[in-house]
Amino acid sequence: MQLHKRDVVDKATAILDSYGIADLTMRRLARELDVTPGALYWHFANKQQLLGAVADQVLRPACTDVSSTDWRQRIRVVCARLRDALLSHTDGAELVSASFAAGQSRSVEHIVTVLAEAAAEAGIAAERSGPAARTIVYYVLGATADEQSRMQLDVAGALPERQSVIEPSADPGSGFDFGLRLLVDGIAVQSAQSVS
Amino acid sequence: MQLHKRDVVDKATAILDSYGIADLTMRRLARELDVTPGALYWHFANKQQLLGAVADQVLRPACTDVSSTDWRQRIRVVCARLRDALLSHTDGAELVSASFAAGQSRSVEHIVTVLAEAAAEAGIAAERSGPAARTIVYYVLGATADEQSRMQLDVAGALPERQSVIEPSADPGSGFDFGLRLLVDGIAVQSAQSVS
DNA sequence: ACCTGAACACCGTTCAAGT
DNA sequence: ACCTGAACACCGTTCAAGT
Repeated sequence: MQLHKRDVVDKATAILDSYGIADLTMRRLARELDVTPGALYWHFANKQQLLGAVADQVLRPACTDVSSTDWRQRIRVVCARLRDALLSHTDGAELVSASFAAGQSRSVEHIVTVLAEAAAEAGIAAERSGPAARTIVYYVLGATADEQSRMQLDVAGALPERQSVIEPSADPGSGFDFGLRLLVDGIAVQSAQSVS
Repeated sequence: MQLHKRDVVDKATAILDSYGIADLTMRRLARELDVTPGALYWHFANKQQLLGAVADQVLRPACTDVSSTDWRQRIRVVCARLRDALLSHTDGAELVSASFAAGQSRSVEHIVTVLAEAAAEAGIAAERSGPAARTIVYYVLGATADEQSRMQLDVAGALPERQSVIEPSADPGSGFDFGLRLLVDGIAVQSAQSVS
């Protein structure tokens, strides 16, 4: 039967989840789809574009409409969803960061737009809402990539003995929320200044 | 004559500056040093460790002592220096991001420490000063990597025609300062709350 | 239109053996 | 101690040729 883009992206996501981004190669993907590597290049211009499609698949659950009247809450919900989506796949944060940097993920761009609208509604000047939105995304991607790589080293048993009883070693989710609060508060301050 | 770590790191930096991170391979580095690839593995455990050493070299100018009594100013100076150091080398931000993620750069860790001290002095609770510092670093690395990749696409002539006269297309430095201001203001708000 | 075969030009890493 | 030679097990991408 014919090879479709969806099959390719699905299989790529499966390899990602089971073996991580280092094993997500064009050759391996082709092998598991029982085609020749060259076949993939009929459907995708290059590896970056294919990874972009995988990133968009990963981010699908983070792209559902957010209906909250409060801009602070809207930022928090979108970022929590984004983080959840990234943590749901092995090396998810790394994959999406790379695709975002390469400009190959339409979904991240969508999320940036949503955040920019929230920033605008908060009172950030129009020409600053984009930078504010990107600042948030840099943070979420950086923090989540860091958290995820530590998690994965941890289950691999490569991290120094954590005293799991004595020192509960700070729930990473609360560290994430704190960093995000910094940004939300900063946006509130900037808006207050441009109003006055 | 003998091969020393310094020679290796210097040549690696030269390749980085001239051809970018994609061409900074162990084999090419060895070739330009007139040695066999295997020779590099006598001096470095693996490629990640070597890249970490290059990252530390890149960050040297950003690690000089900052003597400013004001914590806001100290954060601004350190981040400006960090950004300058990254922009001074082709793909500098990408290199340092990767080394930071892999935990292979002592210099970034040092910068995180300096930022954490500034946050503590601002009045952030001790257990939050680390997360606050890392939030800043995620931002600087993300924003600078983005800026740098756009710059490099630009000189390569791959970007859509910028109307260089009509729309001066927002000085990237000011976008950077704005994002940083968000974080500094957020830190000020958090400290004010923990005092009250 | 869609895919194979086969090649091109590479990678990082290891390790016995040499000096 | 420091490095070579040679191998192992791979990469991404292209493209004439087949169906």
